[in-house]
Amino acid sequence: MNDTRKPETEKPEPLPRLGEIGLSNYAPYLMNRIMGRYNADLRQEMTELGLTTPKMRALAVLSVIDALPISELAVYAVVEQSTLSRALDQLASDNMVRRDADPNDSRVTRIGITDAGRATLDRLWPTMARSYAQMFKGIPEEERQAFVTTLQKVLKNIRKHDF
Amino acid sequence: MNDTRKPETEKPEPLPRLGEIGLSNYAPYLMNRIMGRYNADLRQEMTELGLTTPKMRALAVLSVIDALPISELAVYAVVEQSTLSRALDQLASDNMVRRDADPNDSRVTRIGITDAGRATLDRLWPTMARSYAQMFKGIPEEERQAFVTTLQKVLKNIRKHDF
DNA sequence: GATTTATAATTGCAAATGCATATTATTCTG
DNA sequence: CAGAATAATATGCATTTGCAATTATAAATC
Repeated sequence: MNDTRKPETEKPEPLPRLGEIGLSNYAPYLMNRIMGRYNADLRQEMTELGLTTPKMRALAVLSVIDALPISELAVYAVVEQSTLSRALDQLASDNMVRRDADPNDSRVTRIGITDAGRATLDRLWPTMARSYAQMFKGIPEEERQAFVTTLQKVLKNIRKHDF
Repeated sequence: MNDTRKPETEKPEPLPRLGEIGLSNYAPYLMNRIMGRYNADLRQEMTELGLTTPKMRALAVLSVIDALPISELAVYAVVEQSTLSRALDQLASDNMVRRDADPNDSRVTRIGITDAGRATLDRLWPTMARSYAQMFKGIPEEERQAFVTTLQKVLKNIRKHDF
């Protein structure tokens, strides 16, 4: 088989440009667009609840994994550490979270979510769930599951931490 | 078959919470994590080129679709219009883009990318391509293609504009 | 065709952000 | 175990951001 007639899929050039790939075939672009809309959809409800994106993300992560050190929470929540530090100031003054000293390492502050924090997130959750449902409307469950599986692989490929 | 023992997958409650789904099964969370890393990976190179995220995104979109009105560019680039307006000030003063009056509607300013703008994006592109390749390392081409197809469906589901 | 309404882009301003640094605590090295 | 290197968090400061208001133009309505 001497196939010289179909070079399209055989890495024909050293580095195809974005213009050649096209925005709508470039996964990072699509993910950015999607997350931009998702975050915009939550914005109004968040504002009414006195939340910003960093505050919301901190609460969301803590609702799943409580008592995290700030530095780990920053990774999970995808927020700069200094930004998170200040977001936690606000959350703490609103009694949404607690700052607890780590008993083994006194450099570490572990963040705990309070009942009030959970209650606030519960009020936001229907909006998040609605936006999530809208994303996958008309997409078969099997396809959604495969999509999530690929997302997990991609995250594993590029993340810097083990979580 | 009276199966009362496995309610886990039979939508047992009206609205499962994030804690029940788990962060690593929640697609928006995974996409946020992934895009956070992707953007962080580009940051250093961008800084060296004098670019911010809004400036980079504007150039990237314009490299594919030139001469867009600012309001459309804002949607494509996923940047607030006022932020984009100021990003374009900087790009224009660096001769990366041009502001051209629309001949049919004098409210509209169309943005054109210059050779210098393309050149700057060309210098960033290898970093973008490397990060992109890293994402899909070890993932079969067929799976990547299916993933992009689902992304396109999701975007179509939630976008507010027709593009 | 004058008046109201809608759209595109810019700008003022307060708040949020991120980088670099400071502070405190821990671990490593010789 | 003293001193240096590393780590976790907080903070000072300049820049960036986003909302709201402004300006300018176009479209719709009466």
